[in-house]
Amino acid sequence: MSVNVENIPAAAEDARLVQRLRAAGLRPTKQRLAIAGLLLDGRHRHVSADSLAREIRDAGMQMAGGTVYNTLNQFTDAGLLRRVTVHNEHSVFDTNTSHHHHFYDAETDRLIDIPADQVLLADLPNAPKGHDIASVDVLIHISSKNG
Amino acid sequence: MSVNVENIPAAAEDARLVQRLRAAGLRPTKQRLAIAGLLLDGRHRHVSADSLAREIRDAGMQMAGGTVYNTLNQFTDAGLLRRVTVHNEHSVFDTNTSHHHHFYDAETDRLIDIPADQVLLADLPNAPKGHDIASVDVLIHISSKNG
DNA sequence: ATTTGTGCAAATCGTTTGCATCTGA
DNA sequence: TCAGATGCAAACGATTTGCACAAAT
Repeated sequence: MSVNVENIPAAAEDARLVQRLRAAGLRPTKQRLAIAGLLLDGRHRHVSADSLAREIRDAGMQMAGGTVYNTLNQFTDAGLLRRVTVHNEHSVFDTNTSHHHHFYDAETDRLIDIPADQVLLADLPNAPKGHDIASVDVLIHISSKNG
Repeated sequence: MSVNVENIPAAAEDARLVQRLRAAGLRPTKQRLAIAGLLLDGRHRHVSADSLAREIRDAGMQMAGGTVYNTLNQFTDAGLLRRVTVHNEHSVFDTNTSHHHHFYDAETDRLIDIPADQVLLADLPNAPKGHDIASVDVLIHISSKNG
């Protein structure tokens, strides 16, 4: 009996990612697949260019720093990731691209997702003349209780 | 009749600023007074280190770039200014230190204050275990209607 | 006189870019 | 083949820092 490639989870996952990248208009190159494998597995996570580069190295792969940045930007432009503005230190990318908000703990530089329906904006001001509201970001800063 | 220094507006303003800085625990040096004169006049404005440096030069004064940064940070630590996180390009400082939110127009990199009472957060999630909500920032991105 | 701040330049940090080389279609 | 990617290093822009000098108390 021959082995069907489709039955090998890793290969199946790979094929899925190839399609996902193609659908996003991105050529499925080795390094894009590597990053997609780490980030686009359905889990919701937050990464920085730096933390991702570390993760890639820890996985035994190697990639130029610039490529990590470029790939994150391409994924973001393609809508596969969302850039979250938290502070000015470094960019944070969110694998959860749906509408939601965040808790931010400055002590640990950690972000926690808040489903959009848990934050009810009862009253919003009108956008200034000639402008529309494009998006609303709510960032809730938290600190440990005996802070 | 002798001239009373207190009657000269500029001098009176200067005296007020000297006290303001002292109260904040900052020595009233020439350059801190210069920046305080520009920023702490009661008007609500948003400046970046760069725009402030330009403003200082345009006023005929001169100041080392590092001093502008250091002073903005000192003022912020002292509570005279508030740092607003809008994006990762550069820091924005707000002379309005009271609780409020912002519109942000990426096209012009302009911030507009929204009084706190115009944004009603009807429902907020509880902070994660062991944590308290420190502050809530609402940033509303706007774009021109014929975007 | 002492402490604190400033000026300036160099250093740092995150990120982007240019260009020769390589790779996927 | 050939457009499009990668690797690397240099370039960059914002911000911080180290140290000799100057000003505030």
